[in-house]
Amino acid sequence: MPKVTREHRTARRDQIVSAAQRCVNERGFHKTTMADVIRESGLSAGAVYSYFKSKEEIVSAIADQALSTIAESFEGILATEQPLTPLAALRATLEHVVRIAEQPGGDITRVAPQAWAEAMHNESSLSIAQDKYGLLRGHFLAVTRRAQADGTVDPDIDPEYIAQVLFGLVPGFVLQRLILGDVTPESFTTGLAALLK
Amino acid sequence: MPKVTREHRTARRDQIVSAAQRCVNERGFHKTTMADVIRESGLSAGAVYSYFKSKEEIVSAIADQALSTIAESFEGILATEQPLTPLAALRATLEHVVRIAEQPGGDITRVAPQAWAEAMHNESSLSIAQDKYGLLRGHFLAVTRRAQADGTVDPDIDPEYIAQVLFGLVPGFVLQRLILGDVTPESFTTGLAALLK
Amino acid sequence: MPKVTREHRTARRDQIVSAAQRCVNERGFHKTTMADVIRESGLSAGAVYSYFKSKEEIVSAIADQALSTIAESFEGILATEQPLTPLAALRATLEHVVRIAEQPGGDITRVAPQAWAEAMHNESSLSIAQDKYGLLRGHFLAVTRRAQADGTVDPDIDPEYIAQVLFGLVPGFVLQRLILGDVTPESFTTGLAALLK
Amino acid sequence: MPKVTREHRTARRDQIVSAAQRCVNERGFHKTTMADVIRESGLSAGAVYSYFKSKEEIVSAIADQALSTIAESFEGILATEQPLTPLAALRATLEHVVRIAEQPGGDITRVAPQAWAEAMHNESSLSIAQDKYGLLRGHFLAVTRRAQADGTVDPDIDPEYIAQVLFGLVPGFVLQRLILGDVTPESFTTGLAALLK
DNA sequence: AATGAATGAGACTTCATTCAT
DNA sequence: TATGAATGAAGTCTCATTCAT
Repeated sequence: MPKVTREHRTARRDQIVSAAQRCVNERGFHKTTMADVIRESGLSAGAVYSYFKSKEEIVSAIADQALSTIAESFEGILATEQPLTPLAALRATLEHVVRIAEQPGGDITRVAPQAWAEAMHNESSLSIAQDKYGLLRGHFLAVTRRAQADGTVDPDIDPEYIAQVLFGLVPGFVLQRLILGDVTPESFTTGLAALLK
Repeated sequence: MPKVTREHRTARRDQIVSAAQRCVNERGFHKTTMADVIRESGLSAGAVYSYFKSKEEIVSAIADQALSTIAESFEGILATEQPLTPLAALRATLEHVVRIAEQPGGDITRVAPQAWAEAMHNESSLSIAQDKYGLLRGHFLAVTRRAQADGTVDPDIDPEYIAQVLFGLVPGFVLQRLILGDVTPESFTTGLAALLK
Repeated sequence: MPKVTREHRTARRDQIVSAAQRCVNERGFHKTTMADVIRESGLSAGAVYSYFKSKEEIVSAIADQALSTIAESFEGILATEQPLTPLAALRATLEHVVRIAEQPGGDITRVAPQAWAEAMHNESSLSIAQDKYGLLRGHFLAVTRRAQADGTVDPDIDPEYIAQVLFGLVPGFVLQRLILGDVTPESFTTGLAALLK
Repeated sequence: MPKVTREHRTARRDQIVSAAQRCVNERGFHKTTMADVIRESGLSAGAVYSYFKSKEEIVSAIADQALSTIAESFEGILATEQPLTPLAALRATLEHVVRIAEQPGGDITRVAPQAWAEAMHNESSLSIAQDKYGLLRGHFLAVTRRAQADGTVDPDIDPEYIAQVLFGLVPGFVLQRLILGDVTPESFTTGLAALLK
């Protein structure tokens, strides 16, 4: 019986966050009004506010979800394709990015730049971003260490530095895809491989 | 007399954009109100509105300026340090980024994620971003072509792909620096060099 | 069985009014929300609404109870200490006021000014106030008449006028105690006695 | 030129406070909405909010004005009718109360109970009430001291106590007039005189 | 009878923009 | 031409009340 309530709450929260995400995808965080979210969610104002204390809390929840998606995907990647070269890990990640971007219902990756912007002036969004990106970079770090153990990568270099680069390529890819629109996991990893000589 | 007026207009516009940029750095695009900009610029509401038709125009001007800074720097880089390896070009760019970020008056690079976010839902910001980033990537493309001519880089790979990667590393660095705060041009290029074997 | 139900209803109503009174004491009539009352009463929203048709009805019940307290006390005063001089009646009343004000659970007299304010714009609260205060003033009138019969007070003056003054001193005392905080039954009656020469 | 602005500001503030007072007289503090005040003042929402930061600030301004009126009147009373017996001072005060209550535009004294209620749960209103009522009671204290010097009043009694009683009769009169509606300065002072033997 | 999630009207407040002076 | 007071649409959020379960 408490379980029903708990599940119900979670379902409702998801319903609201999804609705909000749809709005944000179309209009952006700040042009999305609570009226939009309320209408889109199919709930009443009061109901929405009983699940989230403020618009800001909804925004955080969206940012959280958006930033989580990529990091979470990594679990699958690491589990299924071990041992992974750094380049392969990056490629798998970018392919995952494209896969979720192309899901029906709108390109969710468009929310990412807004979450980044939010993090610049919103403590709670910054924390979320730090957590999620710390996690994701940690995954690249693990891959790097394994590669160093393998001898695939120079073991004398601080693996953190290498993880910084690998991780950094992800937003570099996402942003370029959203703004210039002409990058693919293929082109990107090919370019990187070429640089690697 | 027309010249004086022209210069005067330009000076005033700069005065307003600078004021607005200071506000945006502190509060973000959307929490910055016209009242903030008006106060910070030391002008009157009427005066500000005689130079910019709307808040959106000011936002675009800031985004323009913020996104220009890095691309513009490239002219100097290409001019003074030729011939440049791709890695050296990237390093020079990142060092330039850090230099402007550390200028007194606040880290201007904090505006970049906001400009990216804006581009997601604002045609004119998107155009600006496409132009500026097209330009910047073009510079990396030039560097790449030269390196391919040199034989430093595999000439069989589409240089666009390589430029995508080099360019992509810039926002990857900026964002990581702003959110996780632990990357330096040194660490980043060291990491990349290590990957390059 | 009907009696049990009746008692049960009364107990529940009291439970709600007490809870509401605690809230009102802390926050005032208008900042007290039904959610506060519901939480404080330990009942459900539906339960509360089955005992009171509206918030206004609860407010009236509190006002009623608050204004009744003093008037009711008079019964005891008149019964036990006859014959009473007007000054002694006033003193006994003020002492009663202080006694209930100092009861644990918060100073109930703080509700009085709110009931007065409510009476200014709420017919039903006005009626209650008129009833209760008519009653209280009536008690002072009775005391006055007895004093006039005794010869203690000038019998040629309309006793209503004297009752007006005696009664008027009660809110004058309560308000002064709540706002300026430095009156006591002792100081007040001493002052009045001095005026009486 | 600054003077014009200053006067203009004051005039606008008065315009708003007067409008708000008319609303509060009709509907009470809490049923008065900002929309009411805005409509009644003939200004726009933005204009009203440029003179007062919040509804609460307007409420305080009304309370301030309402509580000031009586205390201020005293200056005139003390100046014109010296030396005053305590009874005469009280009578002059009550007559002043009735005079302002009967001014066209609604009985302003109806605001007093609301200001008292507000003071129970609003620090700033409490301060105002303490100030204004401290002042008024101070006037009664001065009158008392003079009477004690004259020998009209027993000089051995703490004049503060007597001032408490004289002052207390004012809200006692106001409230009774508003709720029971049958007191006059005549009846009240006659009653008090009779008590005084 | 009891519950408490849901409702939705309406409250307060902000802020981009205009225009009389 | 410059000013800054004024505008008012629109935004966020609250809360008395209801009703399906």
